[in-house]
Amino acid sequence: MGDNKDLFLLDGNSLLHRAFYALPESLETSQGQCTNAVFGFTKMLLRLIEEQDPNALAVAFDLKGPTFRHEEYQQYKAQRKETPDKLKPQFAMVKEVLAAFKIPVLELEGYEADDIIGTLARVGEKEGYAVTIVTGDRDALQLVTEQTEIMYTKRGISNIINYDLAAVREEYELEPQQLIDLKGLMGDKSDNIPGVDGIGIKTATKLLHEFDSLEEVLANIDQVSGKKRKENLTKQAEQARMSKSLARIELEVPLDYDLQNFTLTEPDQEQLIEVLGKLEFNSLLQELGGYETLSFSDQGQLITELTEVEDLVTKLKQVAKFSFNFNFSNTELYRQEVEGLAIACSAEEAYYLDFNELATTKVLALLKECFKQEEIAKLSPGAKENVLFLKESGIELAGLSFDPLLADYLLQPSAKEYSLAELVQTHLQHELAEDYSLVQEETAAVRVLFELEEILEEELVQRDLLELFKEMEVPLVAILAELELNGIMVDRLELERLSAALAEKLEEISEQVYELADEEFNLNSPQQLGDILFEKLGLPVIKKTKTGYSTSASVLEKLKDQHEIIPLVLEYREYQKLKSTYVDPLADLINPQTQRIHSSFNQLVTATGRLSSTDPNLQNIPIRTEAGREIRKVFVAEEGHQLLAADYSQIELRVLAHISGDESLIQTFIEEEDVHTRTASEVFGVAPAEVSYQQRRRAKAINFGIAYGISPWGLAKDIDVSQKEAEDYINQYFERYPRVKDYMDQSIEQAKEEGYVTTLLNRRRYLPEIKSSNYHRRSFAERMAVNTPIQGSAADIMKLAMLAVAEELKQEQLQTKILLQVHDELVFEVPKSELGEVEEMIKAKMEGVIDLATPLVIDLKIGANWRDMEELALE
DNA sequence: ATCCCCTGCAA
DNA sequence: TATTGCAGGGGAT
Repeated sequence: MGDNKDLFLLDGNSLLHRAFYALPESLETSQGQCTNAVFGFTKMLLRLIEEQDPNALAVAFDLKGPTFRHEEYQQYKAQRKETPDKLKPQFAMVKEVLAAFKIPVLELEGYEADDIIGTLARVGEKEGYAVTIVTGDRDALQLVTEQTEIMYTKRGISNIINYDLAAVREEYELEPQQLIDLKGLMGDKSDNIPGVDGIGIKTATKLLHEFDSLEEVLANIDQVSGKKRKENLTKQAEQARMSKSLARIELEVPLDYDLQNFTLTEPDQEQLIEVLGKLEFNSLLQELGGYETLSFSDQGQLITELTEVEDLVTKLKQVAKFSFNFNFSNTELYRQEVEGLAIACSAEEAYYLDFNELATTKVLALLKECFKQEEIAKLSPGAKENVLFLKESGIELAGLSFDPLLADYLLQPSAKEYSLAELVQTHLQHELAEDYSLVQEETAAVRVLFELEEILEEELVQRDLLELFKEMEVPLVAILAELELNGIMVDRLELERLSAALAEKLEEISEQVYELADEEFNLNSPQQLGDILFEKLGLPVIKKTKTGYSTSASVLEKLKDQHEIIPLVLEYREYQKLKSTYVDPLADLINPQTQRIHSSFNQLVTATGRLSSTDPNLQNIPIRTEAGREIRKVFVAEEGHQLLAADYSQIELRVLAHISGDESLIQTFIEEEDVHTRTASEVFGVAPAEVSYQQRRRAKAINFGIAYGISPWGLAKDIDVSQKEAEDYINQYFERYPRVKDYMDQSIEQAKEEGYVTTLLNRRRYLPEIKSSNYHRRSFAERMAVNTPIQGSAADIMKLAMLAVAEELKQEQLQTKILLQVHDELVFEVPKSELGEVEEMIKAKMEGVIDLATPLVIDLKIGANWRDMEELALE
């Protein structure tokens, strides 16, 4: 006694269940095997070992089949739902993990994990251990003693509460053993233990305070207050005794374990790597440093002499392909500092060209021919940055054939991020270690590409994604690099004027607001604003957020007439948004040399295949309000040029018409009718000419809603009608466009059966949660199943258009530049001399890029800046 | 510093 | 409790 030995006993069943419900079922291996519970459990186990450093640890499990409790009471746990199908196989997995950790697994026929744990806890106490029981089951609290405490996972698996003797006494006002009596009296719904009718926790606790134990209560029923209660206790005395007996954790399970064998030792490293690898727990593997290190030593050769570069060039001209990657240091805004270049001719032969020793321009001059030669295939990780740097250096890379990150994006479009290190881990089972020398590190990154190309392209072939990869995504890299390099010119003076004007207005409005509020506060703080509006001014609360009152525009809109402060706040919000999100940040991103802004267009972000834009995001520049639209004035065409905007008219609805095959919808577009008016006419049953403004507006919302996987609730909120009314509209819509309804059902069905949905060009999105038992998650996945083929196909079409237009511009040696892509719109900068030719070419190329059941129509606009643009009528 | 929440901008 | 994104400011840690 008294020495510091700790014994940890884990309730495997309880913890695995907890983990299962706490983590998304979408946590699965690439084979679709759900691993969320194992992951959660393993993570918790690791944390436990690290933080608590126990001497001994074991995990107990229930076995299938009846226990001694069932013999006593057939209904025991009878109402328990069956273990979910996705959880069942995870028990075997977790046992493999435990085996690798050399942690004993305890099970015994006829007993629950609780009983095994209880018995061993007592044995441990006798042998002088401080015992800790880890479980998500409160029943275990009856086991608490001076020497035994419980770690209870309150919610999920990370929120843990420790119960020692004092904590149990405080919470229940009872001794731990009395918790058994408590259950005898009050029962337990979750285990189907009956207890005594009419006795809940309050009464049970009171009775136990008075009589100490169930037996004493029953022996003194005459002293219990309340006639009905007496009656129930008398009648159900036997049931109470049985309940108590069921609730008692067995402490004398016949076990022949020797606690000596529970001593925690080093895991079986090899087995652990295998198991965690199989489960694809890469982050855990990394934490454990479980990967062997590739023997990269003296495979990468450092080059510091120009003569060596010349030799390399000779070599490169003879190979069929090579991989390369620049080593960028600080990714400064306008200036990419480049430290070196790694090049590999094969997985075994790689070089690092150190630009601190070599003149960058000289090296590039030597390599230029190799980079430009189409016949030599190039592999590059994060190719866009590399292509962009070469472009800046005046070299047009040709023959780009593989980027591992891009391949991974098509294979796992919903991943959070893509990294070479991660790919190397999963597919090559090696660590791209960071503790190498710079040369080895950089060369390793290009050496691995050859093997990754083979593995990932095989995967792409199997999923019918290779063509999309080779013909679309890889060629698009160069175009995106071009967009970024081109940038768009910004009128800095105009920007400063805007900023000053907004500042002045904000100042003015905020003063009025403070006046009305009779105090100064931070108008940018929703919290403070909420206090002022709903407490100080007593305005009615429309909606609450998790943290307080909602002050969103939709709420304020409803309060507009209630207090003159509201319109001012709305106005303030609008200007503040414009100034802080658009005007001021834009100024910082102008390249002072060129007066242009060079946004990043990211190809690896969206789950649907769209592009995204950052630094700044040029895909969400305001347009809907007059004040917002002002911002567009600062984006201008260079001297002697015009901006040309080409946008696909109603592309998503045309795509929907095509993939659903709905005749009526197709006809709308063939006849080039106004689609919203037509929908209004169908849904509201009036002639197209009779459609009112409001009806068209509502129909527009319905059309949008359809593409998003509409719900009555969402539509109702959007157009501010009752949910019932929205439901009627939707039903009417489906009546009129039955094939659209069929499409939605089929898409969801496909996701359920195949696990994914596809776009026109075969892009995939996996939707594992479509089978989730959680209503919200399942519904969400269903809406994605409806929306992704629509949004994704439109994205495919736009990418095709970019390729076609860029190709033609190059072919015809036109000076017109592509500047921006905004999902359904491309913005070009056109020399005035090229205008006529380019307008026609762009319209034709974009409209003719794919053949659908509906025509594709491009609207063209032209102007000196992005705000003042005029429709162009070609024909 | 970093993260989460609320808000709001676009297609 | 409508799809896909990016980003600012406030505020807690």
